[in-house]
Amino acid sequence: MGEEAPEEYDLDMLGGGEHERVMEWEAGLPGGDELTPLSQPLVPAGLAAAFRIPPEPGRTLLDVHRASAATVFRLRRASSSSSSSFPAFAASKGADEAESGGAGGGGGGAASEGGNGNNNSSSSKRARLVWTPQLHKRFVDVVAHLGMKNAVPKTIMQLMNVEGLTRENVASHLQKYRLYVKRMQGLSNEGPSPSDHTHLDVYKRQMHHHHHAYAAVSSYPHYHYADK
DNA sequence: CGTTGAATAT
DNA sequence: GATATTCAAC
Repeated sequence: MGEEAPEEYDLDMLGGGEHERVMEWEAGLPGGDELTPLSQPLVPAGLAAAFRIPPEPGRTLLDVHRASAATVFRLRRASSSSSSSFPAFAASKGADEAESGGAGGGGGGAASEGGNGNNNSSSSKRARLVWTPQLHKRFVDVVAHLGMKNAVPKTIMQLMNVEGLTRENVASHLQKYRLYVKRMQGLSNEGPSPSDHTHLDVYKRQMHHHHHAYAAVSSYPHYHYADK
């Protein structure tokens, strides 16, 4: 079976709701089902013809996504060049974060401390990035929406929109994630081992095992101090 | 040129 | 094992 290019973008964003969103931005706005579908022109064809309005160019979900990504990218640039410390822009702060597991999320709420602070410009070596479950979820969401075909490091990095996250960080993680996916497909219907791991499950187990200081329940990248 | 991806290093 | 770095290839 070959590889094909399914131009598929399963956007449950307009109706689903299992995605992380900045709810404050959406407060008071009409829901997706109350809005005119993208495929439907704002001006009826007959009326448009009567007033000699040229037909609107069809706007696909992909177009909207591109525009959105471009906007987000511009904002990201502007905010990062404006000041050295991160402004609040990555996403999800405080009152969101709904895991599919629900109450099982083992989390406590212990924020990580232990000497982590701000990397000042003097040290050129960046600390080691830790892929928290939150970060990983963002990564997986973006990859899923892009499709394996278009999911390349730079694009993923831009759409994740996480301050401080580099293309290299994503590339490295993507390499591992692809191996994981391949393994899963290889054992798609085989279940010889009772330990059926879901990527997120894997991460949850790791978190549970590391009962220690790490928790970092934010969508910012978590760095581990390793100055040289 | 910049980006990607696999191998390799820490 | 997880993440970083390197480097041939595109």
